[in-house]
Amino acid sequence: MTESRTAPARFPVTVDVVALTVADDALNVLLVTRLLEPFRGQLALPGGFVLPGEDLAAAAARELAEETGVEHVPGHLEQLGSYGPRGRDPRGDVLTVAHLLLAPNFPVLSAGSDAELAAWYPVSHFLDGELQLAFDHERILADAVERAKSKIEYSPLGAVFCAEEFTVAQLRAVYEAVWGTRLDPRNFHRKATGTPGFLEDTGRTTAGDAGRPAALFRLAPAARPAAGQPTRAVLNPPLMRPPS
Amino acid sequence: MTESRTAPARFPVTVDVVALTVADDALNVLLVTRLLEPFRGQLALPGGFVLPGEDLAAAAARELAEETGVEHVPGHLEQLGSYGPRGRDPRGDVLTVAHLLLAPNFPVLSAGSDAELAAWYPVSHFLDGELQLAFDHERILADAVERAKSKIEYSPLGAVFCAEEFTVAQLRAVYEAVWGTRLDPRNFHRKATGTPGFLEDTGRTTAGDAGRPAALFRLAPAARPAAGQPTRAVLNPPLMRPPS
DNA sequence: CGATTAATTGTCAAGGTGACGATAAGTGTT
DNA sequence: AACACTTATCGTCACCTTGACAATTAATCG
Repeated sequence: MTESRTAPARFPVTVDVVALTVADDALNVLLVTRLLEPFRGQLALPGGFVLPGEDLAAAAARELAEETGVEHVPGHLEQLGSYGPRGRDPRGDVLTVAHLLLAPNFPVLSAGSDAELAAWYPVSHFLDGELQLAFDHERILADAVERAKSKIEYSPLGAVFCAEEFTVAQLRAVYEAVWGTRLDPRNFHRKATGTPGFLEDTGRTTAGDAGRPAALFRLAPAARPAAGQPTRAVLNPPLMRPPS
Repeated sequence: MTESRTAPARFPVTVDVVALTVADDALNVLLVTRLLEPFRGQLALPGGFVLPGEDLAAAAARELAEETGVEHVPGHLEQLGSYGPRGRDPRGDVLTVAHLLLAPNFPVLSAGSDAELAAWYPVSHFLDGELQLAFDHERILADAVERAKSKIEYSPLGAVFCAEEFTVAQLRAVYEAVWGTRLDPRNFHRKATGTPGFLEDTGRTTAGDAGRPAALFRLAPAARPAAGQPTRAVLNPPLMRPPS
């Protein structure tokens, strides 16, 4: 670290959160409608300024809670990367540390915050340029989706998109939504249930749906996201995504 | 992004660089000896404050050039992650954006900077706790090494540790040093030369060493790190590192 | 020139993957 | 109750990759 004799420059620092979930067989992202300038009326990632004495992950969790009206947001939160500080906010240089949340489809209180309306939107609209986002949030979203795609390949985190207990078919639907591909149910079943340390059979099954009841699984203890732990890769060899 | 009516907090922002190279069959990191408080006399990662109007990558490259005395530092630079702002600098909250440089073993002008002495050190001393680093740089170094280990698995970036042209054995030595394992020369040769889009035969060979001359390769055009491009993964399936 | 060293090419069994057939076990229909 | 229908799960098989290791090639060394 080089010292400087003059006082170091200071930057406004924000955290933004790309919260992803799977709903209706599609990857969705949590967005807020901006009620203030700049980009008033446009959609943006939830986020806000880091407060003095606050760490990055804490700030991300706080903003998420504030803007969704959900006290304890479920899922897996990790840092994505930093952007800026130049040329991303018309008001001036702002550094933002983007975060990624992979979560089950929890409901947001759109009537919650007084500043913004939060809701889930399919990511496809924004990745193909059909709809626009405020700031440089389209780029951040693209990076986040790419990270999510590769993350579920070698980590057990695909399961955090599901409820506590889930069927192999539900897990497969997650992979299909995130990767945007179809997977062979039989081969996926073999791989998912055959990977040691990934899934744990609860012994119970679904009921009421059409077709044969499906066994219910949960994440194996070794694969469960422990606070602070980097969620060891247990999918080795990884669940390979078919070549696009 | 949530607005706040009051002016947002501002933080000092630094960039730190974990520059890794392979020398003497070991992974080495570029460190500077601090000549000023805090942590005076201790080893630290090169880095410094981001200047107004400067982007993160530019700041990292500038600090690297300043502290090594090398105008155009070779290798592949990418962002690693952000740390802080709390509890990492005794002078107060400082946010740092760590970067990772994977580079061939270039010489540093230790007589260069007037503020610090830069030199290469084997990473093993710091990962096993034998030697200490200033600030939270041990943690950053550990994260960087982990990133490097996985990066060379599925990307062609192992080659950036080598010179422009290199032999398969030299590339294998890189993998062995970074992963800390031994690899079978025959299987490694098959995989490295057999992966489409990875290596390109120059047609020339080494001479003068003991043993049969080795063919000289360079990175294939498709695998070469283009400025701005995220260096597409071409190792598919990846070069698998043996289970530790 | 033979011994040594290192690079490169082969061989082979074991295990993983993709494609796809066959069963199993429910629900809905007649 | 028998049937069609749907979804889950198990099985099969050819192909490919990997890890272990033998054999060959082509230099240097003494």
